[in-house]
Order: sequence, then C-alpha cells, then structure tokens
Amino acid sequence: MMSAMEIDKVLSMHNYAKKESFDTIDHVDKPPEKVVNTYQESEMMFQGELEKGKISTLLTPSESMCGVLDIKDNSVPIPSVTPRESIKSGHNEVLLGAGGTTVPRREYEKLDFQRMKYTIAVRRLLNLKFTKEELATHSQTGKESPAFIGVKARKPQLDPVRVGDIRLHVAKKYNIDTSLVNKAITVALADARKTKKRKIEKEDTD
Amino acid sequence: MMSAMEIDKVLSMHNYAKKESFDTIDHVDKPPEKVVNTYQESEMMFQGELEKGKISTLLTPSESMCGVLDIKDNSVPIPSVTPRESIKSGHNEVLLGAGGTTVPRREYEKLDFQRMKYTIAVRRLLNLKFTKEELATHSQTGKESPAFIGVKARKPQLDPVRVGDIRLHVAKKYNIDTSLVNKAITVALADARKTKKRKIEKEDTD
DNA sequence: GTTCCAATTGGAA
DNA sequence: GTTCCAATTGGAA
Repeated sequence: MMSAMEIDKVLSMHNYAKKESFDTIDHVDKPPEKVVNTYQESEMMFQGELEKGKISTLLTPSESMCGVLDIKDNSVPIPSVTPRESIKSGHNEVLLGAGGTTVPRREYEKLDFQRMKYTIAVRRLLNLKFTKEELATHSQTGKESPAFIGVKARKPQLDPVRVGDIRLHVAKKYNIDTSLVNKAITVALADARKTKKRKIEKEDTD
Repeated sequence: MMSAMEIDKVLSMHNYAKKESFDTIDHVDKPPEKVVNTYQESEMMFQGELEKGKISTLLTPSESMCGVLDIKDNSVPIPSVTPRESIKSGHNEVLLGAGGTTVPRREYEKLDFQRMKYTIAVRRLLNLKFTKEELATHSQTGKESPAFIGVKARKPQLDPVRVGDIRLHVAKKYNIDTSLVNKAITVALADARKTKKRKIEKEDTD
C-alpha cells in the first residue's frame, strides 16, 4: 500500500499533454469570496435568437405553459441559443463567453445539447479547456473543505476565467441557475480526482 | 469546554414537545437504498387543476415560451396545484401526499408558495411535521457520511413516510425534480443540528 | 437568527 | 468506466 503522500508524489509525475489556451488570464490570483453569477456578462455575449415557433411545437399545451421541458429534471436544453463566432479566433473557434474562452468549432458542434444533460455538457466543456491533470488537482474555489480544515491540503483554483465562461454558457444554454452548474463542476472535479487516483492504484498493483 | 460526548448527553436532555402525527407509519424500518422519486404517487394525489389562462398572463412572450418563471432560480412555484382535502382527517387537515401525511389547514394556508423559494417551503413543512429535536438528530437516509465512515456516528432516519410526502408535495408544487428537494432537506437538517448545537453551547457559557 | 454554499468521501446506479 | 448522490463542516450572505 502507498501512503497518501506517496500517491501525491506519483500524481505529480503523471502529467498529461497541456492543451492550448486562447485566453489571456490576468486575474487568476483573485479567487472570489463566492462563486458568483454575473448574469450580465452572458447577456452581452448572446443575442437572444430564440426561435419561438419551434419551441412551442415541441411542447404540449400544459408543458408550454409551465416550461416542463426544462424543469422536470433539468436535463433538456433550450434548443436555439447559439454563440456568435469569435472575432478574435476566426471560423475555427467558438467563443463561449465574455472572458474570451473559445473551443474548437469542430468539437463544439459535436456537442448535442438537445440530448445531453447540463451536467454532461459541463464535463465535456471542462475536458475541452483543461487537462485531466488540471481537473484532478484543482478545485473550483481554491478553498479548503470546511469539513477538513487543517486536515486535507487545499487545492489550487481552476482558472476562473475559463470556468466562468463555461459556467455562464451552460447556464444560458439550459436556462438554469448558475448554482446548479457550480454543483455539476464540483462533482466533475471530484470524479476526475478519483479517476486518476484509481488509475494510479491500478498501475501500482500491476 | 464540553467534549462532543458531553454535548450529546445534554442534547438528549433537551427534548421538545412531541408534535401530533396523523400518519400510520408501518414501514419506517425499511430505508430505501436510494431516496427515490416515486412520481406516480404524486400523480395519484392531485388532479392537475392548472389554470392555463392565468399563468400565461403572468408571463412575457419569451418567458412563457421557455418557462423562465420557474427555471431562472427555482424559486417561483406553479400557482394552482391544490391538494384535495383529506377524507381521513376532515376539513381541518390538508393531505400532503399518498403516505397520508397531513398538516393543519390553518398552517398550510399560511404558506405563500408564490413568494417562497422551494427550499423555504421544505423547511416550513418539515417544521410542521417534526420536532426541532427530531430534525436536529436525524438524517434523511440514516446512512453514515461517506467522508466520515467510522468517525461520525450514523443518525437515525427521519420518518420516510412523512419526508416522502413532503418531498413529492414540494416537487409537484414547484414542478422541480425531487433531487433538488432532497438537497434542500439535507441542508435543512444540517442547519437544525447546528442551531441546536449553538443554543446548547450558549447556555453552557451563560 | 436563518439560509445557502462548496470540498470531501465511498458507494450506488 | 462514468455519473450521480447524501452527510459532514465552517463560514459567507
């Protein structure tokens, strides 16, 4: 058996290829007191291209009345909010949000928001903008767990610019509160951590 | 300072008056593997009295299209789902769900679901059906925290019949997934625990 | 005083 | 193999 410290050492040796980043990150060192919803930003990014006719035909009368499509299990997206193209990056990149975060258009168009739950969309976008190594070793806030203060080491914060753009993009796409997206991000990071841990333990016993 | 064990002793001395229960509880000892959503039950209880005309006048065209009213922050309820009267209990009680859980009509009508967030509705209903003592000393599942196995004692499960009726009633009222209601219940119980703990610590220092 | 939040965990689904 | 879940905590709001 390896001790926790030994596992951490091994973790630092397992570096994945660093992915490209199109962001200019200049305020990574200022973690917000709270992970806030700056809804205005997302309003600036998109131009409300909701196709009203299409949506209403997808709904029964009672559904269109109360938005059942989106509420029941928070899994079905608003279909037609489309990000405009990134001026900075050209046709091959899609701009996700005001922070300037982009993803390859080819990858973005592979995402079937209609069928994906928002939790899955969050995971796909995180995987496009961060390495598995980053996801496994960072947290959303950079804060210690209140339940393990002084016990578990604090993890550094994931680049808040890219995370912020993903958060607002998904919240907008699915018309859900950012607090739900935050929860999905937290769980995704915890899972990335465990996946890596298991992989190392497996390699260790082989 | 008191040790944790001493605090637990004192906790057991602070018993609140037991509230009435109208429920016949005969399967309390069978905690489900997971807190499940048995949506069918709630369908049986209510008769879909949605007042279609009224709701659409509350919404702008873009809101009525995608259900913004309910989705944006999960705080605004569907206005007109009303529980039918409890045959068993008569005019003075309102039946919450298939489990037979009732609350006094006077108390139920004080609840302004229109203005309350669903998390607050959950707390109010829990307070109607359980004592503060029960809320402070029980958990939703009866399971240990995975993060503290063998460290923190497991708390007994809150009566799943009453909790189940409250869970489905709120999910139905607000047209949200039961998983959101479960989270609200978990947080409410954690807060009840802390409230009591602080009260005792304060009395201890006085 | 009350409500909400995110990090951590093991295991269920 | 991946995704989701609830109990616990201290502190922010």
